[in-house]
Order: sequence, then structure tokens, then C-alpha cells
Amino acid sequence: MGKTERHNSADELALERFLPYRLSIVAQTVSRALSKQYGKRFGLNVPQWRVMAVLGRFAPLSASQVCERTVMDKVAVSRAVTALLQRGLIERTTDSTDRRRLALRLSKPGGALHRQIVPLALDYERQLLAGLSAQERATLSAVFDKLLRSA
Amino acid sequence: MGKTERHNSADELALERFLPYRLSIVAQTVSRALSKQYGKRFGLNVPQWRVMAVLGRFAPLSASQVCERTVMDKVAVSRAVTALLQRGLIERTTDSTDRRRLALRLSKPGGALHRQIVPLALDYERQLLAGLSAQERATLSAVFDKLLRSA
DNA sequence: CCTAATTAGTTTCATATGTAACCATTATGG
DNA sequence: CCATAATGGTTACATATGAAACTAATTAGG
Repeated sequence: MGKTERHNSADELALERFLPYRLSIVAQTVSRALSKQYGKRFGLNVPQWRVMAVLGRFAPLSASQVCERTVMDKVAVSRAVTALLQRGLIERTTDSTDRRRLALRLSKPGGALHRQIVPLALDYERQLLAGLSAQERATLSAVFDKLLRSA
Repeated sequence: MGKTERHNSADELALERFLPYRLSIVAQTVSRALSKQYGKRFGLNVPQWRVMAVLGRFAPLSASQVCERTVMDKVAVSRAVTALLQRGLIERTTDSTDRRRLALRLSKPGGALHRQIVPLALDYERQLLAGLSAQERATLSAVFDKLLRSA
């Protein structure tokens, strides 16, 4: 008769246990800690760092391809690209077959900076993962995929 | 001799597998989907919703206590409180013993709104968790705590 | 071909967020 | 007591972000 609910009385919401809230806190904390690694030191914000990261692996890419790979909208990408161009960290050439498209790639100094940041980022990730068992890591990864699908 | 690294060549960063990035994407996706539930319909943004959520359970609270419970900084709380006061969703009285402190609680209409939102939020959470096994849920929760500590 | 619809990317404007400076009140130390 | 520090909260300014309007180039349909 008494319907026993899993959480609490089913119409009480404990923020500190609420999944979207916890996700948000963890993501924000991690993201901030990481940007301290490269933010101050290299003068990059998150969108800029993401653009450099994908260009480091997949260049040349058009801005819209960068959008897909980073899940950022085109405004964010456009702004990051503008800033990176001004600092000379990336280069842009017009696609010969489609003059709307602009091919982006890291410049020489951009590549150098990229090679500096990547190890820092990977170290930080290693540090995060260090506390987790192999099983926890696997579950986490699977759960992310599931959450993304049902969100 | 060849040092076999777990990921890829150890100095390559695959953004789509990079933990901070994935966390950020998942959190953002979930957060947006959820705010659609209450954002448009009730005219609340995330900070405002969080303030209402904690006041719904723990009122009366001072603004700084709200900060602790929501992990938001005091500026964010102050702004959310101002907006909620203007809409008459919360009330504020001055603490008699310390006139710096202002005690916050939901107003009558605020309480009514809270009772409308909470089931929606819990439903959404249930939907997210529905795809996960009990084991996955437990691991997720434990992993969040670990990540927060090492971040 | 020539117009309408699409696509790539940028700009604009309105809103959100963070840092630091700020005001008011209460606590502390000589 | 009185000056100084600490606390609670708000304001101001600078930067970040998102939605929608816009420009330029390409494609599609008649």
C-alpha cells in the first residue's frame, strides 16, 4: 500500500543528489581547474582551446567542421577563430572549389603551443582518472553515452 | 622498449574522448534539456531554480547559506534573489540579532510554483536514470565524488 | 539561365556570468 | 570605547554566450 519510493518522498528534491545538478557541478569544477592550466599561461579560453585541439589532429578543417567536432555553435567557433587568427596561432585559406569555405589549420607557432598544452591536459586527465578503477572508467564512459542519448 | 600507452600516442589528444570535454558536453546537454522543462514555462533560469530548490527544502536560509548549498557565488545568488523577490516568489526578512543577515523563504505562490516544478524535474531525472543499471548508478555517484575531490 | 532556397561564416544585440570594488553591520584587539 | 578587521550582501564593469539577422557564395528547379 505505502508506495515506497527510491529517493525520498518522491516530491522532495534534494539538490545535492539531483543528477543534473551534480553533473553541472562536477563539469564546472573540472573545467575550471583545467583552464587554469592553460588559461592564464597561454591566454586561451575554452572555445579557443577546443578549436586548437581539433585543428591539431584533423587540420585542415572548415569552421563548420570544427563546429561538428567540438559541439560548439558557429558563433562560438567564429569568435574563437577570429581571436586565434589575430594572435597568429592558426591560418586560414580559401577553399578553391567553394569560396564560402575557409580551410583552417594551426600555424607554426600555433602548432608549438599545441604541443605545449596537450601534455598538460593529458596529465590533468590522468590525475583525474588516477583515482578510478578500470571498471569505474569503463562504466563512466558508457554512462556518458547513455545520458547523452536520453538527454 | 616501445612504451605502449593506453590512449593513443600519449601526445595526441582526442577531444571526443577527453574526460573534461565529455563531462562538459554531457552536463550542458542535460542542463539545457532540463531548463526547457521549467525555463520557458515558468520563466526561471538555472540560478533562480536552484535558489527555489534549496529554499523549498531548507528555508529559512540566509543568502550565504544558499551559496553553500548551491555552490554558487554570492553575486549569482544575489541576482537570483533579487529577481525572485521582484516576482514575489520568495520573501525576505531581516534577522533580528544580526541585521546584515536576511532570512529567505518561499512565498505562498513561490511554494506553489515549487510544487509544480519538482515533479517535472524528478521525472526528467528518472528518465535519465532509466537507461542505467543499479550498478551504473552507484558507480556514477561514487565517481562524481572522486572526481570532485581530485579536481 | 535566372530566381529561390541552402550553406558558410560574420555581426549585432540582448542576456548571463565573474571579478573586484563597494556599503552596511557586526566582531575584535588594544 | 575606538580603530581595524571580518562578514553579509549589492553594485559596477568587463567579458562570455546565444539567438537571430545579415552578407556572400553555391546549389536547385523551372
